[in-house]
Amino acid sequence: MELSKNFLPNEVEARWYQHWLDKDYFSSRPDGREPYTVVIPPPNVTGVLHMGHCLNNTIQDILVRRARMQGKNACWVPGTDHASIATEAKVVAMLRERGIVKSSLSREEFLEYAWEWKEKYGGIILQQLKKMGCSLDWKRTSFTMDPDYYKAVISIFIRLHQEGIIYRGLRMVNWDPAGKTALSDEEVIFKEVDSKLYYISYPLTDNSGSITVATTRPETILGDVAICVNPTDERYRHLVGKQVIVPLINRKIPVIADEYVDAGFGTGALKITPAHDKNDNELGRKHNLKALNTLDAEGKFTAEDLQEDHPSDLVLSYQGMDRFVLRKKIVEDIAAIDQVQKIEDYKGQVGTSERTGAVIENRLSLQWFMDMKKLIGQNPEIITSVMSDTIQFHPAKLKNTYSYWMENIKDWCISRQLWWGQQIPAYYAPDGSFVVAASKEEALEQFSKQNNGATLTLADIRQDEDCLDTWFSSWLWPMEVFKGISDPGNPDYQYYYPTTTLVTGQDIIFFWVARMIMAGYAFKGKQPFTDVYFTGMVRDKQGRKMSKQLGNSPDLLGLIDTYGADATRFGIMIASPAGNDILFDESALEQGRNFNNKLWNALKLIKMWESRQSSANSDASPSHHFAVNWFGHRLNEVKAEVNGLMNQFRLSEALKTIYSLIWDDFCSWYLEWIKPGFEQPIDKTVYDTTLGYFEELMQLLHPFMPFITEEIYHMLKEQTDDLCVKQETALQPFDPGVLESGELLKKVISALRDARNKNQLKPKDPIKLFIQTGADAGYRAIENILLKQVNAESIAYTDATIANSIVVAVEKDKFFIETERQLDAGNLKAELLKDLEHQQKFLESVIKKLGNERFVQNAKPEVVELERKKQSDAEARIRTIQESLQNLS
RNA sequence: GGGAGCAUAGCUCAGCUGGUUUAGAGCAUCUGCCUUACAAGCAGAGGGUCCGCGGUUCGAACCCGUGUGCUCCCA
Repeated sequence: MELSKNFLPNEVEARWYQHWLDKDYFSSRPDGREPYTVVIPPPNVTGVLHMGHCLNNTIQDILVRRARMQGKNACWVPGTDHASIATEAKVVAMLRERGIVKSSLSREEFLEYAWEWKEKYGGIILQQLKKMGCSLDWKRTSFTMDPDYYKAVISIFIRLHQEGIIYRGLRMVNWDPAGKTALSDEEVIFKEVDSKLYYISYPLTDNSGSITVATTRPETILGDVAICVNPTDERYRHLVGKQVIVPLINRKIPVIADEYVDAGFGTGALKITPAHDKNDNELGRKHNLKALNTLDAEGKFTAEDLQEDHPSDLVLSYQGMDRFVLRKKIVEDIAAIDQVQKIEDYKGQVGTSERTGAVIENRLSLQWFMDMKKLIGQNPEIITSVMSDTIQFHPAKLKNTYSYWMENIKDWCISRQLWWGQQIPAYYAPDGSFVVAASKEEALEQFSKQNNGATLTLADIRQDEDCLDTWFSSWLWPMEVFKGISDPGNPDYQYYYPTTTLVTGQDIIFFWVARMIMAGYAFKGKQPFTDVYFTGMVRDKQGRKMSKQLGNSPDLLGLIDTYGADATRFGIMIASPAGNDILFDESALEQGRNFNNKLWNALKLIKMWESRQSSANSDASPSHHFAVNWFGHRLNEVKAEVNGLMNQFRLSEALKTIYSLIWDDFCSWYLEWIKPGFEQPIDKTVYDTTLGYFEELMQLLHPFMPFITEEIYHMLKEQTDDLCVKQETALQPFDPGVLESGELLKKVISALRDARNKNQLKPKDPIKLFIQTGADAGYRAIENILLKQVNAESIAYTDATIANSIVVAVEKDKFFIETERQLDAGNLKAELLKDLEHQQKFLESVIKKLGNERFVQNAKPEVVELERKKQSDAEARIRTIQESLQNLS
């Protein structure tokens, strides 16, 4: 069969993926083997495949395929995450396009649309993973809102509430006025923005002057309840205890002192607005101040809390005004009464919503919280397991980050003002009292048990409108994909949990990894996984984050079409050590594609030999025997090396090692060494062995580049199995002596080629080679290789220097190149002198070291011995160079 | 403001327990080759103040201190 000039990935990839599916290779069932379990970090249902997923899932596939080939029962569970905020935003946008406003729908109607959206778009990303070759067990595809999963989340909520870990409380939360929802600290992105610092004076009630306050948020002035200064601040000490008047609303508020205030910022006087600032809220509580709310859920002004102040018509006219419009308006109105002293430009940090981009408000709100300190206190393994490597982080440096966060942890706000998600199982009676229960019926039962007077009916109670933070469902992922919460006795869960390895981005170490560890210990008393491999962020060539705004995210499916999935996997893996950001450069994919072609061409070469084998009885030449023997040992050496690297999760290095084994050792050296002359037959034993080597190389590479390796494996010969499930054989020992002799041969060839080049000998210029060596038997065995590789027409052995030749020294042996071409003696001499100087300098440094008594006394004997060898080697080389120089003149 | 990490060839990175000759690899560059698997290739070469300074040590890219620059996390 005629093979194409280059490898054509597209058809090959589709064909093999279908074949693997048809054979059901990726499905896993519990059996007697050791399980290797990986759960996919569930992508958002709103997502499409991007470079981060590509990196992440390639790594998982490499680990899973390797485990499968090592005889483990590999199970990689796919699935998606309902992503309440992102999905709800998408659904709301879809409805808007259809002319439907969310508020006109009931919860049930809205959820119907949401499910419709999810069914249509939610699986796209999983389909894309197939193109990458991911060997996921598709029958196990899970979703964080599956009915059992939903129940599991609710049952965990109820349990934690009973244990007093979940509570309801009025707290300052990060409020997203666009999404009308509370956000966790982790969902707030701080950005540097240009704003203004407004200096506003507050007159003292005793007419003795005023205090000037610097604020970036004049729109909250109407909610001010105090002015605070640092107690050590001489400028204000006499004013503490007096009262000032809030502009426009004319409220009398006290001047108080607290060390929190930074005397160096602004004027050193801080206005306190407990309803709209976290720090102010804490100060307010400390000093028993009221919190007056002046902004509603949408960030618009409301005078509801200001009734006691009998607001003026001006203030009432602000009603419903957006906070940013209000800011300008209030400054104008205060300026009108001459209380704005100055306005400065100011660069400040502003929190924005990760999802909607809106500027975050601090807002007092009734929310559900989790007492994290209590949960960790009850399960100290959450921290110790990571610190003592029961759960191993790769790279280990992230352990510090983890423990620091754990030790400074804050309560987790788990409620979201959204519909798409698990609805909080709290039920309220008309009097505002509530119970937490699995259903309305159970809630009613609990109410009647509480026996609080009135007899309630189902119609009287209503469920909490809010739903739970998505991370409150995904922290159960490693357990609940096997129904470990909803059906803990089932055999899958017993077999697959705890899972083996988790691969995820280090940006979600707190959102997700830490919380899965908490859930694992809190609900099962077990770690959720053994190893966590953290990937860095994929950035562009210039090191910028990939973002929609910059338009620097490559079209991944386009790349796969252009270069092939194998090349894409290669490109993203070749320079991505664990935990480091990777700078994505399309040239790495080119390198992957070129590697494909290299493999393909090696296949073509070997296929040419298929019909040209000599009889089975013929003896392989000594040269061929040398090559075959050497590569066998080299292969075993590299297999052991790769195994070590893989066990340490150094995947990028493992790939580099395999790449170099194939390209350099196999193609550039081995195949050239055994290649028969033009139209000559190849020895059958050599051919068969080479075929076997190629198969082993494909097997070694398969986890990284599954498609081309499977294709070549089947092209080499008729196979009875597939590489995808071919089991690795045990590591074989290798002989360092054989490897050394191979390295020596490479060195000799390179040195002779270099000498040819330096003397401007063209590849076709014939040379005669003379070898001066104490061990000619070794060279006689490989004469054929040497002749061919340096384009020599003859090889002879000599005891004496050959006049008028180029001299090359490699280790203990000398090589004389005799050629008919006129040699440039001056050039040769200059080269030799340069080398001589170099060697002499080196020798000096070694002698100096050995002359240092303290070195000889203190250093380990083998180190001293090594230095002595360096000395004798350098001396020998200097002698050779000097002889060569004499030879020239 | 608090904390963590990083700094090695033009670029991306190895360098593990301080001593493996004068610090390695891939990509890029340069030179020579269309040699019958492969020019998306072959052969070869050049390229380094291991961020600066100080210290420990017989010996430092590696350990300690300090300065600088960058990145990330938390506020």
